[in-house]
Amino acid sequence: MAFQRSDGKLGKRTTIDDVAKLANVHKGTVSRALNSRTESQVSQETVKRVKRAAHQLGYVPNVMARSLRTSLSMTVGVIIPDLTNPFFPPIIRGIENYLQPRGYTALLANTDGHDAIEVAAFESLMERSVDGFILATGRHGDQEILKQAYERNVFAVMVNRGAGSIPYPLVTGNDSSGIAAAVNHLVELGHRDVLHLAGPFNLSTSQVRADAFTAACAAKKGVRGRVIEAGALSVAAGQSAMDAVISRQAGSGPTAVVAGNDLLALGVLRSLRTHGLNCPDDMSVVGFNDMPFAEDFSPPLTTVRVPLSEMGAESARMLLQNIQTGSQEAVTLIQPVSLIVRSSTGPAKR
Amino acid sequence: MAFQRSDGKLGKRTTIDDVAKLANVHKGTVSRALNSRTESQVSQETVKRVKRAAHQLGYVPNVMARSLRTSLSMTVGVIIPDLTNPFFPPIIRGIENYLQPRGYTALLANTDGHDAIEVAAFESLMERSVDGFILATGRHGDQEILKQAYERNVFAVMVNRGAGSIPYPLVTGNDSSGIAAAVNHLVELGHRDVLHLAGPFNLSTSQVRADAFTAACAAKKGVRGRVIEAGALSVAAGQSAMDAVISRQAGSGPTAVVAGNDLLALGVLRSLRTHGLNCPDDMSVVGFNDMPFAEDFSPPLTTVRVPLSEMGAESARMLLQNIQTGSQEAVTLIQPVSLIVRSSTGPAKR
DNA sequence: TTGAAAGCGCTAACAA
DNA sequence: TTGTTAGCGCTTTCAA
Repeated sequence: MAFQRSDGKLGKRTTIDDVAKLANVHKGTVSRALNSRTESQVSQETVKRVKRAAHQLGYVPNVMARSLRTSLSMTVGVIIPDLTNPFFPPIIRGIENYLQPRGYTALLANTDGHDAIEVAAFESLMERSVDGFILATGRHGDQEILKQAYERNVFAVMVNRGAGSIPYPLVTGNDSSGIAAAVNHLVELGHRDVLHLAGPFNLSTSQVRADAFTAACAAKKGVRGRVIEAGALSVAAGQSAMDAVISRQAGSGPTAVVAGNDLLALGVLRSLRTHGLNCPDDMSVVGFNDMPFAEDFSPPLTTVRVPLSEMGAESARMLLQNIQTGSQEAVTLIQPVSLIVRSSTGPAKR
Repeated sequence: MAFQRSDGKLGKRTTIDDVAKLANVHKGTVSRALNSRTESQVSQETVKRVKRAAHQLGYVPNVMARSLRTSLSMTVGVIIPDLTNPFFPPIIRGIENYLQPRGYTALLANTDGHDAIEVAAFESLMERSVDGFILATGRHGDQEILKQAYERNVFAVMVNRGAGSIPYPLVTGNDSSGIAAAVNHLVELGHRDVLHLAGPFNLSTSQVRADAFTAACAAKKGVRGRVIEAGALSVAAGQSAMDAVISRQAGSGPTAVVAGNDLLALGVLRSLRTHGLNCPDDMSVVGFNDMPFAEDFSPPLTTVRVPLSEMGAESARMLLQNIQTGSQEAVTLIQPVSLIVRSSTGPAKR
């Protein structure tokens, strides 16, 4: 048994047989008595006796053995790029809050956005017989891994970004309405030249948000909307992209930036600081996601709040449902978003 | 098999027997050939044949079955208060970075600081036969759970906060040197009246840091060091504690605050903002931990950097080592810390 | 309502 | 070097 010391001080973990012996029944009966689904097949008196014996011995069922028998590990693999990106913890908590009361456990894996690591993580979780996957990988298009998973009839739900042509379900926030709200807010503040600092276009969400941005600007008379693409969804990429914008057009150029996400917005904020520009006086900035502590940035960030925890819970719900029914459809669940106005946006000066 | 659809479209997952059949050997040989530790017991030719067969069939070993047989789950339970507290993700990544290449997987559980949830998480992880625990719970003193775990000979390593009188190993940052560096920095800036906003004193680290603060102030001539206790290690608690300080002593009082951690510091920052006070002009603030994005706060936070990822990796290393040797000693590993000076500290005005 | 027995997939002790 | 065999602890038919 796992916790037995090498000095052999302790005995083995108590098994279902020990309980059976103490309760004077067969282990099969113990199994039935201790399982809520089969409890009704056992006489009430026996159930009571078995439970007392189990408690007395401190019996803890061995999930491994059960899983081996039932072919259900009661685990879910969760693959994300990077846990230290504050976007993900709320999603994961949402997932676990849904899974835990239902007896499931999440197995987490970080990929840092690398193909090879992602494949390795997938394989490693497959070895552990996870019953399905929740994928919040930052990857684009038709990843090989998704194709393989789908062909092997692996259950999976995507979060935030879709699976391209692979028909896996998707839970995501309402990108277009969020971007539209950001643009409207800026236009109301008098901004007429707005820049969208988009994430890499090979990410489906970046594309959707950029299109929504262009559409929202086009719908407003006299508003110029430009789009540039950042190299990654990171603070560093946001900063260097903004550096380039500032050095290209000193004085003229946009008076407001809608960033593809909060990390990019943070990079913009840093870039403004290093150039001695004030936010929002010289430049208004809007983020996306409302990640934790966005309200404590310098200045507090106006951003689009996405219900991350709910998205996580929803993805877990869909996955468990699909596992149970044995079916999988490419439905897309779109969660409503809302604009949170803080201090990084203000009236246009020009 | 887990991924088989209920419509029965797919066959069962390939087992070691399938590989044995294809390679024309016994499954025992396959097991030996595929396990690096026993590979040498098999002829090179056979190993090659087995591996080819395994690859051809897409064979994935069943970790459950292996664990059941070996009584080693190759998993580690990690219990933390809250994943969305940015203090923890770097620790967890450090843990996983150490575990993964060694074939171990971390099972994560959040307690939100609740006793009952902590016990439930512990039990749930015990059911999953984790080989040991890494505990970064925010709990104090001699928790019942720790006593139980120790009596059951469960392997565990504490991170950040110790286990009280229970002799579990501990990996932590150098609290006193960090606090001393913060105080010295403030004194050099001319501050002579400094406040320490400590975390709850029932946390061992809070106590250590408060004592270090008092000692550091006493070592400086003409420096007054006061300590107050926050109700929790949270932004809200920091804010309300600072609110109280400000309303009590308008005009006089401390010119600098050393907070028990970054979250408390953040609360102080918010409190200052709501009172129309400028940081650092009216009040300098120092945090502790250098959590992600501390540099993006309003203003960027001067804080003590703790090597969180390294601490995580170190705790994982100790745990695996203890599991392997079957021994457990109450050693304490203290990681060096460093002061990161940003914009939340400046010269004293008074 | 309960007992008996088989077997999930794997490893390891023992034989050959 | 390889095969044989016996379980790890559990669930679940089938019988009684």
